[in-house]
Amino acid sequence: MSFGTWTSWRRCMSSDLSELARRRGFFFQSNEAYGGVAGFYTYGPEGAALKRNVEDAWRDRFVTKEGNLEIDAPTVTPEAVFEASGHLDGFDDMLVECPGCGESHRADHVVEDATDLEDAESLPTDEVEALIAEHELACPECGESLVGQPVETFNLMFETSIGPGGDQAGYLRPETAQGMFVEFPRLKEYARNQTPFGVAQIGAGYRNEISPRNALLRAREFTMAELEMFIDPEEDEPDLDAVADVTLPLYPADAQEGDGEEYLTLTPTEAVEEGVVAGEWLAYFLARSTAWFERVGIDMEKYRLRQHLPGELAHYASDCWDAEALVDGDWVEIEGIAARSDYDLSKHAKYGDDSFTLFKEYDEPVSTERATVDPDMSYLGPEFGGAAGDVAEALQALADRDRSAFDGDEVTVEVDGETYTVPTEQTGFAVEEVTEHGEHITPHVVEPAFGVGRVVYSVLAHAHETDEVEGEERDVLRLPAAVAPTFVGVFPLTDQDGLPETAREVASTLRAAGFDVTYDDSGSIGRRYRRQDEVGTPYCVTLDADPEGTATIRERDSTEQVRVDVDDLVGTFAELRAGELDFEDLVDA
RNA sequence: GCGCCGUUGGUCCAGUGGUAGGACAGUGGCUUCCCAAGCCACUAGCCCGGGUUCAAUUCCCGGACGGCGCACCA
Repeated sequence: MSFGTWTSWRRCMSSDLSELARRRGFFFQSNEAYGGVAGFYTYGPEGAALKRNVEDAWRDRFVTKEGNLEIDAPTVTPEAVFEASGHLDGFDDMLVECPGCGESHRADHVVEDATDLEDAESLPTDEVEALIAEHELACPECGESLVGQPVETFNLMFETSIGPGGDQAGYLRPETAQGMFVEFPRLKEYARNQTPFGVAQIGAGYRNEISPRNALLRAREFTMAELEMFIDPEEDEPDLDAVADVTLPLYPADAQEGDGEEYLTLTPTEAVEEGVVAGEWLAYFLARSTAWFERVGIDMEKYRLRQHLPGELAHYASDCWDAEALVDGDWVEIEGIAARSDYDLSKHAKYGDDSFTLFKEYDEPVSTERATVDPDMSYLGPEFGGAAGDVAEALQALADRDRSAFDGDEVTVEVDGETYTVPTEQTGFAVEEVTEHGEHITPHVVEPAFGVGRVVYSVLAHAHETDEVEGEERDVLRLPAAVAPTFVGVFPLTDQDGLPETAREVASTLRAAGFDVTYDDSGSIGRRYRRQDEVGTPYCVTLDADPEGTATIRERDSTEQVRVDVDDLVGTFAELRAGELDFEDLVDA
């Protein structure tokens, strides 16, 4: 598929979506009465409802329908967790500012580009400063020398202190993922030690962004919806058949490094077979995500799956694809699907106290012979003195390596260049049978991680259109019924003939049936339709006096109307909401 | 963090060294009207701090916030 017409999309993207968002209560800058702080947004009534619907749709798809487990972990997290996860180092950027042109550069990148070093990021700042001086490095922009310029670090995590003493450092989590990794020892018990199992979490994450931009697209506090799928990479396979009908617009790394924009449109199975996507689980979630995005209102013409370039991968990822939406002319990451291998669990196993492995029982116990030694230390001690312990270790190593060395009367081992000879009978050599019933494995993790605010914003941007209806311009949000804040607006045509009372009754009947309903009797009927169009309400129903007992349903996108019995409203809307009935068919009937 | 530009009712804008005006939206009324109709009335605003000045929304400096570019961006 070609995406050659970005510029035309740029043109039709509304530049005043944030104006509509403010005016109609989707989202707006927080704390404006106090001047506001960049990067923080409040969802208004419409936005909070839309966001909740997106989250509910996510939960339905990635938790309920997948049979996964949802948890709710704290946002404040002790420092040790991020030492283990790598965020204390990995989220720490080193910047150096050019004294000539004022440009800021990643100091570690400047050093890496000019030297053989590949991991300057892990060095302390004074060493990076020293390297800049040693190699007399200059600004990549203007050529001015960077020698003597201070290298500043800042960590993108919000720091806080825990408790009255303030002596325990904590951080606001930069991702919800660590909560699921840290609690793995309990979660695996809950999952009865069986893979695959997924743990999901929807919640806020915090990043002290240098430069928050573009409304909800880069905020300092934002909601994430993350799923950690714990799998045994040797055995567990996803149900690719279930997503066989999804086609993936793939933009692999090698295509990005080439000239044009070459997209591959493949099914998940094809993507795996052709080696484009490295792994069935990645392909599975690419497909599940793509179908889900379409359901919540992402325009598939402005959607792609982009593979991370090798240098772009996060510290924990072995492969990663971003789901991207074209918004305001730019591609925005709305989800990252990362293969995190066993990185996180292994790190927590190393730094933490609990067990981050699973015991996998073999189908059949496996018996193996193992050579062991049990040296007679009452012989080795007097004979070899202080070297006796090392000799004993060397004997075990030799037994593992070459048990035939114990065939003769004497065994010879070398320790620190000295040769020691031990009578075989003093080594306690034996070959014994060991039965293994299973093994401890560290599950691998495949992580689909969604930025909820980015999804909400992209859905709004893709839904927003300016229409012309009978010569009048009309702002409309073509939100899918699945996420629209309000499902139906109920209006009396006039405020006479008892119509307001009837309409209020209809509204409360619909509410009782579980619909999100807005009642409105103010202004002209057209004005009320436009209000609902602007907040994306898919249906309106108008009560009039004639003929009695009927109402008119009006559909947002076509503005077509159809008359139904008042008594049928609940049933009709239920079918429309469930997708069992198309409005067009209702009109034709 | 740097550079450029900006900040005036809820929203979008005009304007001024003597504290402001429009449009749209909103509310009430008339109209009883199926796609932002009309009429009347009402509500509601100069981002913050400092400086210059008799007087600052206006000029100057700084800050905050926003937009764009650079840089950064699991």
